[in-house]
Amino acid sequence: MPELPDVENYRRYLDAKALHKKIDHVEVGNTKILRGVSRKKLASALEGRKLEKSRRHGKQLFARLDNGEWLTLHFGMTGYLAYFEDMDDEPRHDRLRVDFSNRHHLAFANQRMFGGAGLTPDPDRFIERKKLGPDALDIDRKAFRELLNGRGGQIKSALMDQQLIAGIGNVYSDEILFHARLHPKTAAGKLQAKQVDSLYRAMRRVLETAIDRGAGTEEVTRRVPKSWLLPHRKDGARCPRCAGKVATMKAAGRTAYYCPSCQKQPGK
DNA sequence: AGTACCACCTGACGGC
DNA sequence: TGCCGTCAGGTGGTAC
Repeated sequence: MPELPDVENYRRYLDAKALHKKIDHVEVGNTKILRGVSRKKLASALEGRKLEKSRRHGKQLFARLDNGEWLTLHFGMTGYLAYFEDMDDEPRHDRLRVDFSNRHHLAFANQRMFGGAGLTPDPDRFIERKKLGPDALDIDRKAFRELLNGRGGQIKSALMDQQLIAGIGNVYSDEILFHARLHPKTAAGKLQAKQVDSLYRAMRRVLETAIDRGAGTEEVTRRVPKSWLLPHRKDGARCPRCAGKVATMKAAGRTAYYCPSCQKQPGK
């Protein structure tokens, strides 16, 4: 479920562990994760080079090689990074392993293989080609208002639409809507200015706090503030605000968790 | 421009 | 114990 906060922490992890180290060898564990490159092409692009900087846009991670080319990583539902030395510590679902000359390894693990790895000469063009919207943390309040202005459909769909705003998925859209006290099916284009502003504030606060509390690790559920919905995404859970029962519904083709008494649908 | 549905993929879980 | 259906959800495709 890597969304913007998780991917941001993977980016920082990559920065801390894997930059400026010579790559000796690349092992593609499963070619299904390759996006537009062959095993051979990816290996020859990386081998002998170093990663020298990283960049994130929405859920997409990029790492630049010292020849200017960029590695692209998308985590799908089940992806994460692991840096390790002892091969006994290799993750079970390692799909792409980078071996450094310092005898350490960086694994791109991906159980369900919805993610992918590839190469691009230019992240900006990659973003353009995928028609990704602005990164959810890059956008200011005014631009956010403009995006929602005239938008049809449900607010949850809008938040999760990567071509509108990049980075938010099912889990964090629920969290943001919970904080803004909006029902997932509220009409996106009919929000009052005050509601759009509180949604914007909730979006920023949720994403930044999630990064801060270790999104992308197992501990995040325990480390998130007590007022959050995140630890209560299960059957029969209680709303941390009103102690009412958390409910689920299908919205935007996903299972949305929400509190029916804190998040009322207008007109119902 | 929306929605609805399917496919991809693996593993966990519940029912029987 | 084991078999089977269902579900999880990011993306991308198609049909309406």
